[in-house]
Amino acid sequence: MDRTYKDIQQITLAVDCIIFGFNDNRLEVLLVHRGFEPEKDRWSLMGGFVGNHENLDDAAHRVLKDLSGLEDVYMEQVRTFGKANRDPYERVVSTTYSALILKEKYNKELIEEYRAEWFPIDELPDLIFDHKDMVESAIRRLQRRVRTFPIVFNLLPEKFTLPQLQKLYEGIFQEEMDKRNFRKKLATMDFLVKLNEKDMSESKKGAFLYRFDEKKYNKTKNFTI
Amino acid sequence: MDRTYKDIQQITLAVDCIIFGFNDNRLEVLLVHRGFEPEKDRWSLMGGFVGNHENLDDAAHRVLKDLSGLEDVYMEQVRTFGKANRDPYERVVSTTYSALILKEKYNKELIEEYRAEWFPIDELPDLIFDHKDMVESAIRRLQRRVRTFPIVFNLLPEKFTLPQLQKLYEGIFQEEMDKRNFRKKLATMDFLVKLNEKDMSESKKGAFLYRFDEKKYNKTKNFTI
DNA sequence: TCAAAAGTGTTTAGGATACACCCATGA
DNA sequence: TCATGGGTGTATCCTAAACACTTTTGA
Repeated sequence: MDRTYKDIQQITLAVDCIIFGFNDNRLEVLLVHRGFEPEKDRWSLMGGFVGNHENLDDAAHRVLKDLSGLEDVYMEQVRTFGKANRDPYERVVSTTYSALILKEKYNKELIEEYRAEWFPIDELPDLIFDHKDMVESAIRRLQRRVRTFPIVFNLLPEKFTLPQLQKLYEGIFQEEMDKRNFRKKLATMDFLVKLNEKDMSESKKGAFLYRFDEKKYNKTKNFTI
Repeated sequence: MDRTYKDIQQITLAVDCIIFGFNDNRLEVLLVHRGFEPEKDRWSLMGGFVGNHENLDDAAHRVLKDLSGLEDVYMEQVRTFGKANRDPYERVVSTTYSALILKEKYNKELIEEYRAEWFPIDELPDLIFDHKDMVESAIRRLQRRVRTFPIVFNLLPEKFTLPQLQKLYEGIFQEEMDKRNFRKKLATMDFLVKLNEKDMSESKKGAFLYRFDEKKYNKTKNFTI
């Protein structure tokens, strides 16, 4: 391997987080409002630089914790954006991570400090640099992943209803699904445990609550939507 | 975004290439033999550092060209490996790219210079650092991608036979496929053009040659294996 | 003439889709 | 009593999978 480049290399490595949440039956992304120059008063992803002795994955978790106060969050690396001029001010290569968080759990004060706000994925504001591409590639990856892995439960509380779950998938795929076919498929998955409780907050009749049983899932691991 | 880390950041950014070739009806990876310390005489992926003003994608193409002499090669970013101690000698974060090349076209002298050799993907030698993980994640990605995109034709000459094509898919999936079902599916794809020539080199009867018609593919873009 | 690879159809099973009405309840 | 959202079953289509024999020809 040629050492020439390394000795004079001046590239900064960053991570950017695409933070997804399911709020009011819509899939949303948490964006921060830049309070400093350059690009002051525009919106961007939450990001940060990677520490010299910090694992890349850990940097993403740290950045997320700084903003949300959350630890143990479900995160996946998406891809690395490395165009030489993607940031017009300095050479920064950024690896993106998508995070699935629960609106109820994050730290509201921290989020206000960063002037962060939720945006539905089909109503994104103008974003700095290539952050719009980052969000879009994270959405596409999420759409692929949720078909074969039961990761959507990271976006729902411990107990949730089937109408909620369907709305969540619809929000991710950005398309409506047939209620009966959807439930028929779920009925074949025994790791979705029906509880003897109803959620009465969204309808008069009330909807039964369910729970995702990870142990049962791990036994079979067959899942597709 | 916090600038603290950036000012003292000392991380080197590299690219590593997983170079796939289809040789003797097997899917193989091109590896280089390290002629220098550390880790002298072990095998590794072809890699290199990213230039200060070089796009990340361009760095991968440059590294591939240095080894193979090839330009205009089909390459995809796979993922970025960023564990702090993945390279025990220095802090290097590496983004991997997979390349699909044609054995007939590459520059043999260059490859000999690097003491590179082809290895079937199920008979990999011991590799330095996390290069084995890199190869495996590239294979998994390739397996997913070839199901929905007609990228395998980058691994075949302009004209190829259906038995060849099937062997290639079998090599990628590492499993045998039913000849009749395979051909039935291909028959529905009109961008696979049958020629009036036969390849007589692999059988007495000879097998008809086909050509991938990119223009026809772009009209419909429906493809799944 | 025979060995070796190329080529060719049909049947079956399972999953995906389309589709409409009753139920429970609070207001 | 009615408006609102929750819950349920069947028929059809299509794709995936299983499966065996004939053809060609050089050695």
